[in-house]
Amino acid sequence: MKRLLRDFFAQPTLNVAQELLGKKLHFRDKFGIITETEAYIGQNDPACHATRGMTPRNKVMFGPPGHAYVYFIYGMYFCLNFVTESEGFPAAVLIRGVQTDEKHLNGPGKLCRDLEITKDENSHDICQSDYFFVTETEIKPKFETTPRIGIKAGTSSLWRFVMIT
DNA sequence: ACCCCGATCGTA
DNA sequence: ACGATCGGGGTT
Repeated sequence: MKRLLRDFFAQPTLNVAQELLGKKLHFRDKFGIITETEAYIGQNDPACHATRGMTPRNKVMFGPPGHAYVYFIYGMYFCLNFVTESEGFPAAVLIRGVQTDEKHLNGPGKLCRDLEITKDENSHDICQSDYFFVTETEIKPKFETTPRIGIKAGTSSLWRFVMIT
């Protein structure tokens, strides 16, 4: 199993978001195929947590690529992102869907709940970890793009990537 | 210290 | 389509 290295995540965020589709996410003893992603890109993106500059919560987005950005939302869910681009440029890809052997975890909160990913993993380096990483597969997915889900500061950019089965 | 709202989910 | 849910980030 070939793992995704730092240079994969150092690409432009839209490339990373697209290319993560069909890759295999591993967390401890669990794993699944990534089926849905969204891009959040820099300070000019009004929906990006970092649009108003660095805060204690979003500082991981400003750090080096290939780290997990996990945040708490709606008083009860976690969301998993992977930091992209180069250090100092705040951007990340939100993981919105994962297909496990048993079920399709469609939704960022659901997949974190099921895989038991919590804020403890925030800032974790997924390029230097023995229990949290992403690997290549043989899958060459077809996909479609849509506007991002659930954001108020609505851009019409097609920054959501969904694998077509 | 505190207020307010969210990159959601499940049910209708 | 909508209400439940509530911690904590961001600002005072």
